[in-house]
Amino acid sequence: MKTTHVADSVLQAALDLFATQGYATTSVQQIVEAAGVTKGAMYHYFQSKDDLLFAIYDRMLSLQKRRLEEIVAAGGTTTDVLRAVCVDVVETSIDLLPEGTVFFRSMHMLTEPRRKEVTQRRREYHDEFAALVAQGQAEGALRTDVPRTVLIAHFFSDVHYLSYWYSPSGPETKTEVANQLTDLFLRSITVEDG
Amino acid sequence: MKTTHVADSVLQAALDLFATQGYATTSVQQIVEAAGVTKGAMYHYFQSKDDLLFAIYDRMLSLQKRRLEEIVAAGGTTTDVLRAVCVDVVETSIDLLPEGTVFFRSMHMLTEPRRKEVTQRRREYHDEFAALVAQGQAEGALRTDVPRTVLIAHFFSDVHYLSYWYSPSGPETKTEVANQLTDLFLRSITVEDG
DNA sequence: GCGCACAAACCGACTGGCCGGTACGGCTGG
DNA sequence: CCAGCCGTACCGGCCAGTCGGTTTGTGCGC
Repeated sequence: MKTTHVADSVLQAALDLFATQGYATTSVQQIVEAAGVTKGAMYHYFQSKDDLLFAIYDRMLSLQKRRLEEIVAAGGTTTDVLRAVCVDVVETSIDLLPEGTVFFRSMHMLTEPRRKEVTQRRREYHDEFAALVAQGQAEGALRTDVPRTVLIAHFFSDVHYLSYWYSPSGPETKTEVANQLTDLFLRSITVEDG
Repeated sequence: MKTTHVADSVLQAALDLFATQGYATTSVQQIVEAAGVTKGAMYHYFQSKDDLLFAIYDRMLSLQKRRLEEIVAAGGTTTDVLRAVCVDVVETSIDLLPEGTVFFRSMHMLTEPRRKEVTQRRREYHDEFAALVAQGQAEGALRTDVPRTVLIAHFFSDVHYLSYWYSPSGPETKTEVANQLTDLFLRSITVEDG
């Protein structure tokens, strides 16, 4: 238990500093000082600074993948599942706002094999989401006059942008924003009534 | 004439390298080599590496501000102006895709006063855009059941995300994408008919 | 045309500092 | 007493920025 405490506090400090200062401008010394440990302790649990960064990505990707699969497994009509997925990913992204900041800003700082892995896992998520949209289109519920790529980018952009404008101390709660953004998205991609 | 050529080629090389490798991982030496000049020449035209980065921001902000004002000055109904602004900013952002990549990824690398200035100028742009949306709401054309902040973030997110997915060599032309995204956005924020 | 003076443009070796990573010694709980 | 855990001093490399010097351009008197 105590052993993981060191690793955990280092990871937490790294996340905070990467999110506020950026990866490149944060030194390992700063991280261990913020975590209240020493370099020796840190390098006992992590092989490199890059490991710290990747751990952030790994945690986020695992969580989102798991949640997506849980929701899909729960079943329901395509639009209901799609709505649930959208709301959930926005809420999760708000819970992981600092992770999101680091995620999109520091992807290019990962070493080559790791960046490849992150890209690969993102693609899997993307494809699963795309399958939902495709199904909705096949059922005639979603419009087909706009390329699916554009429809999907249109949604992911909202998630992506959250860390640039949303503040937990602002007027909107995460649930409100999640529902509002989902509503805007679904309204734009649903076929017109009557 | 020859004098500006050095500055221009340095800026172009810096833009390319910052966009592909990131600001922190690009050395001044790399930039000047790519530009085919020497460090001495570069430091004759720029005071610091930070200057190169800021020049990219300055150019982008100036261009977008100018275009926004031209379109607003041209006049028309609120929704027409809003549509024109949206299409234009997407098209412009596609023309400046590398700049966009650097813009959102490296903002935190700017020195404090410059980051302040960039934030300030972005805020001005944001406010002008918000005024258009507010006017549309006052005229009853745009929905008011979602906070204006969310509506606006919903649009800016698309612009922001372009550099992460759009490729000029892909199937969609910039004009198509601009119209498609604008259409999705306006559809989601317009009050329902009938 | 032609030397001349002077400034602007440019060169590139060098430096001072920082930073990721390591070597190694000591501590401590089982 | 040993094996994992951690502290600390240090190293090698890199990199932004500098600085004395050289070249190139330019106006001017003659």
